[in-house]
Amino acid sequence: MGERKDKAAQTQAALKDAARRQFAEHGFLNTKITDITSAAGRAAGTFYQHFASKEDLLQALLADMHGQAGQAFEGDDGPVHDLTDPAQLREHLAVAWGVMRGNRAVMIALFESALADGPNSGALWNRLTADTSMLREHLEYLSEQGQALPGDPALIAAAMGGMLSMLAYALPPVATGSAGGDAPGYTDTQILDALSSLLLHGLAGPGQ
Amino acid sequence: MGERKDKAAQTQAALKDAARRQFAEHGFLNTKITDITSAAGRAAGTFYQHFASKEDLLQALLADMHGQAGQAFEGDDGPVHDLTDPAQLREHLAVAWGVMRGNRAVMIALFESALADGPNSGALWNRLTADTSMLREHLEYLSEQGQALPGDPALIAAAMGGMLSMLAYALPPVATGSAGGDAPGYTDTQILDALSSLLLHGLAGPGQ
DNA sequence: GTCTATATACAGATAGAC
DNA sequence: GTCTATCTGTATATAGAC
Repeated sequence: MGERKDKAAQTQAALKDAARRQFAEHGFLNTKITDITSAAGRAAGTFYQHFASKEDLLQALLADMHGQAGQAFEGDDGPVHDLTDPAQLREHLAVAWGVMRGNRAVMIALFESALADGPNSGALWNRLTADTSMLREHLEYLSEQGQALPGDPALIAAAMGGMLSMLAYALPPVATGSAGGDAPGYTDTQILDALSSLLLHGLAGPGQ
Repeated sequence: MGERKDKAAQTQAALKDAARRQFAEHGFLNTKITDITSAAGRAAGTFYQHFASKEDLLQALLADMHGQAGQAFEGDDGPVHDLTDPAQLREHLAVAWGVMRGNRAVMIALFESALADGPNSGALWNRLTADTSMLREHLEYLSEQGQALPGDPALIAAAMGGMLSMLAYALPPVATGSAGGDAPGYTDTQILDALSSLLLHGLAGPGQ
């Protein structure tokens, strides 16, 4: 790899890192190109040597995340999971939650970008289904096995994904001190326990 | 009421109507002040005689919605609902869903506005809790009655509200033809059936 | 490849005439 | 009260030097 190319790769990585930090702090729409270049210690014009636009950069971050998420799901047996099994449901939720929370900045950025496409573009629905495709496959498998589900697998997957992602967006990442309001400090364990239980047996509980 | 004041009230109403239409079509952030005034058949400068800013106008729309939502909840017995009862859970979800879908433009606008405050402002969490306060009260009542819930009432209420609102945002209002993607055409009945069932008994179903 | 400087475009908000 | 015209600020993207 030549020196020039190496230098360029370094700059590109610096821009992506800086973008993740800025998105995490200010959000996608509020982040200006110059915020990214400044945080990366580069000049404004350099940005366009690496990305065609802010949206283009976001797609690059998404690709990086997919690579990482693929690893998190390694060892997954495919759609043969039984989500009506407490341990398997919780494990699946834990992995999804981990990916979402570990990439909160990118998730939120994708979400803001979808919103910016307009309420009727379908972009938000596409995001939701893309992020829950694995969930949907598991549910379809259950359905084929004769398990009675609460509704259409794609709808249930979207509903579960919506619950998960809305919480991931709304809950600040850590204890942000006293910044901006009274957001609570639930632990990941509390959240996963609650969601697992709710999605497994609902409000009425297991008995009947 | 004088003529001048009457004329002003008329203009103000026209601006709010136009804003709702524009927000429904293009979203809150994408809508420019001049989009609103044009759609209302008024001049740009007139806007600021009635509202200090776009955010100020949004608050006015929120107030209008609260008035309407109050009527929808009329006859509600307060927090003594038993959400583990199928009919009562479904009824509660139906009212909430109806308000959200009937005011989709304002709901989405509030959501976009909260997002614009930044990911760590807590604005999104405040929105979520404000929109689910009634749900939380019902759950707290259940908890006091000795009903075992899946988790902290505020967290469960937020989770349920997140599921509901994300679907309300993501699903286009009607059949938008072939605009922008493959968004599905679930009916309100399908959605309410699925969510009621999921939240009442979860994925495992009622038996055990 | 990266930099500085700038062209282009547009949104929010105001001033003053009618 | 409403209008037209404009000021101000700011973001994206490009041009040309190093």
